[in-house]
Amino acid sequence: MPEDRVVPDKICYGAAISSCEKGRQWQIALDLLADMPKTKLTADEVNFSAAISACAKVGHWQGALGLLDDLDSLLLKPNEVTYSAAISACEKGSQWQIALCLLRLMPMRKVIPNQISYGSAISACSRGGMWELALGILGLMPECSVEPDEGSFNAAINACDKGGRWQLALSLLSRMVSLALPPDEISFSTVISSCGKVGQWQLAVALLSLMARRQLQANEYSYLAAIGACDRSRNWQLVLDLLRLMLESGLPVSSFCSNAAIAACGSAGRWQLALRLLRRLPAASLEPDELSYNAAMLSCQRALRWRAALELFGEVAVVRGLPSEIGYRTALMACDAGLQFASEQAILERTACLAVLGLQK
DNA sequence: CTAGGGTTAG
Repeated sequence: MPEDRVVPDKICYGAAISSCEKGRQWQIALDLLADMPKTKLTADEVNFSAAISACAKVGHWQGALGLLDDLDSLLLKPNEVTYSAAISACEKGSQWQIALCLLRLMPMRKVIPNQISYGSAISACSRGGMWELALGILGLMPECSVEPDEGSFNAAINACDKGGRWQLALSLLSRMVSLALPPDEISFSTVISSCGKVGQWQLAVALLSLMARRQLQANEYSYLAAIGACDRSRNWQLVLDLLRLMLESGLPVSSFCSNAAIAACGSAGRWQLALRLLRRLPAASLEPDELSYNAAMLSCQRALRWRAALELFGEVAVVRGLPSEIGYRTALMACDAGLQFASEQAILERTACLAVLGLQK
């Protein structure tokens, strides 16, 4: 830009730093921030907040804390956005204790935490498996004159989900209704997922249909959660029904959902059905990805159809490029099934897989 | 120009 005699201002730098965030280039974001004085520009709190976000994106919490310190030495005053971004950096970096310290620090620095600051702190607890703390913070918000919004509740529901407390997740959902804070697609999808994890597939499916009655369009996430619930209860017929329902409601079936459906067929021992689904993906204008193949391969492996699994394994390289480590591991397990039949091919393939994985024996 | 809430295999 200087060559064109257009001098970048703070906002240009802010935009550039923000692009670094999107491209996960925190180092370049910090370099840009450090370069500002060279062009006689003084970085402001917005530039710093953008740089903290760039660190947050990749979980680089130390970088975010360093920038908070830099703000202090420059006598710049961080605002609620700055702190929320730093709390989020701690969340992504799995540092819930530090996230909570920052939340407590805010009032001491005369910055009033808002819904987003609390939401980020709740998420930090969620990632750290501290669901009780997450609920505690949610409960604390009204006392601090901040009314929880959908985001706060959804973060808390997520904490319950991660902590395996599906009943609590469900009760938060009904609390939202009673508070006239209508649960949205995220609230429902997360609760459906937590019901599914404990085998409550009937409840999961009931919640999915409740969404429609509440004028909410079930989306990819909702269906994926419901398919997962059916997978765990080995209800492959219902999985197929759900896929059909998705198509009928005009939702594009995502690769997440179709791959989960292939996996569900495999869990239920229906390996041929899994293969059929894999083969039918193109007809639904879906390109099978490596996960589709891995799910299908695993289905075959579980049914001890090692030859079918190895055929798929061979296809992956041709269709999708080299298999990933998990692809090799799945193939390896399939070979082990083949060893029971003392198959020459299984032994050879097994040795090849071991070599690629860098394992001996 | 900056901040929170959700996705598949083993």
